[in-house]
Amino acid sequence: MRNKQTFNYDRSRIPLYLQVASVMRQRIESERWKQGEKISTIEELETEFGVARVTIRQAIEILREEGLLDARQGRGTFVSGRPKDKHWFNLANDLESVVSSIKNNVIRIVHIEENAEAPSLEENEGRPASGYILLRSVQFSDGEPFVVVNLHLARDIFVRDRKRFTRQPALPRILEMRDIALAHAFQTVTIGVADPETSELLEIGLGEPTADCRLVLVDDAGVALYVAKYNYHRNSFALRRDLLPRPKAAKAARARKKSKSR
Amino acid sequence: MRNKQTFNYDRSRIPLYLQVASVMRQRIESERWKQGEKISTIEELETEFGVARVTIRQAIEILREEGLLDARQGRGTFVSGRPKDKHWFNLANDLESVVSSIKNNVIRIVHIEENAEAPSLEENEGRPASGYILLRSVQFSDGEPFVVVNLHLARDIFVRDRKRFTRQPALPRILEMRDIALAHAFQTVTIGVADPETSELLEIGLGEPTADCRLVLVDDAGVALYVAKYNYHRNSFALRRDLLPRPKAAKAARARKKSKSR
DNA sequence: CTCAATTTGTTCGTATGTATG
DNA sequence: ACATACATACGAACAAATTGA
Repeated sequence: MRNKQTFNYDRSRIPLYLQVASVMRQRIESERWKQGEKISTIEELETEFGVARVTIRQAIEILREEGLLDARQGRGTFVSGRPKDKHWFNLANDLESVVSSIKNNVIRIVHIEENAEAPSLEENEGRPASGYILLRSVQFSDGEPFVVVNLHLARDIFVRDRKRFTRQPALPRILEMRDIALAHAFQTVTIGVADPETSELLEIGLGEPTADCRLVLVDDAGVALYVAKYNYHRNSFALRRDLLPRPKAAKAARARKKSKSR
Repeated sequence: MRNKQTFNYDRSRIPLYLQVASVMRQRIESERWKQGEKISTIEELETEFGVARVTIRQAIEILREEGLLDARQGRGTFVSGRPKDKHWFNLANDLESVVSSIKNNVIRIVHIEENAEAPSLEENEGRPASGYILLRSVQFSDGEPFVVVNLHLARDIFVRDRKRFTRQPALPRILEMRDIALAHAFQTVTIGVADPETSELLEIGLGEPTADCRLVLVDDAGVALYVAKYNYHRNSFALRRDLLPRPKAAKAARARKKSKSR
């Protein structure tokens, strides 16, 4: 008979103690295990995760090194901290706020390719420009890298302000160009994994998850001027919004007359 | 001298051959290694990744099992497929489409708690209802589980249609209640990891990344009626939208007169 | 103060997985 | 394919610190 764990282990191949540590870290992060609180005993965790004592201890050891847990012989194991403050990058919900939030970011260009291959475009993402520049940059917050950007920028846009495009985020500069009329700004968010380059730049492990955000700007002539892939550090990514737009206000008001309970 | 690889390995602790496999998979997925093409020889890969021959072979073996690579003695290794099509679940951009997309989903309730603890609410997420029901369910697509939902539902809502709330997605049913006026539908998307329960239900490894989506419905009296956490399988999650709303059309039209190049 | 229960710390033996050359 | 070294995981036994009866 195979127990639950061999089962889980079969599924992921990643060392068990890392998997366990990962879950426990999340519990601290989400405050399911609160600051200063005593967590379950090793034996309870053994049962819950269905792994050996030593494996739980290895996981605890990792979190201890990260300063999240503090184990005391005879007393128990306590939460001694939370994962270092994540400076959430709040993925904005419209272009204006995307722009204002990144305008003053510290960026470091790590690669420029003057005659880059055209990026591949989806069905409805417009047609390619006549030539592209490839810019790879890293953006920092509090000295920590939090996103790697791979940008294909239409060459004729790039040459209009070489200097600035190689020093500051491109988006604000493009929006400043009054003669450019954007028809669409397609954004797609998925979960990806760090390739060697990204892992190097974001200072995370190869294969660790990232939030991958693709942004394609299409002008009114149907040309994809700006095709970028943002690889966010998993911890500095969040997206918040209210799905209820104004129109609902009418409905709300209408209903308010009828019932006012709860 | 430590090479690039030892460096990454130190950072991630995940077995080397998995890291290598992860990178090679990415190359196939991104078509850097195209379908049917012969990839580099093992010796070249050895050098590139700075690992032993056997380690490369282990990585190739994994991708072979996934049907992505085909190694032939004396000839070389060839790309024989792309990662299996992910049936993206397209996270909708407004409540109406969220509802219509899930209305007919197959769900399986795995847990009901009639007297649940109140969910913790953020600053602006309203005040708690007088009582909550906790419903945990799994939703399937093509027989594959793709999302686990933990829902705290206000008890007075639940009792109005016990039957349906325990069989079908709650959201459509709530929107049908004409006497309920929603003021907000707050959504937050982050990247999380699978805990034992979620990993079991989604059939993924413990600690694997998930897209965590929190949805809070607040009525016009400021009560949080519906507080849910959706844990999506990483491969069935995507969020697409156009950041340019109608208003921009005016600007586009204005600019169109001026320039029409590119 | 002592004792027992609880809880973490340590060690052994064994089996299998990972990585090198 | 082989020899070697080290890491991962299990189960079990025992040691050491803490707590409260």
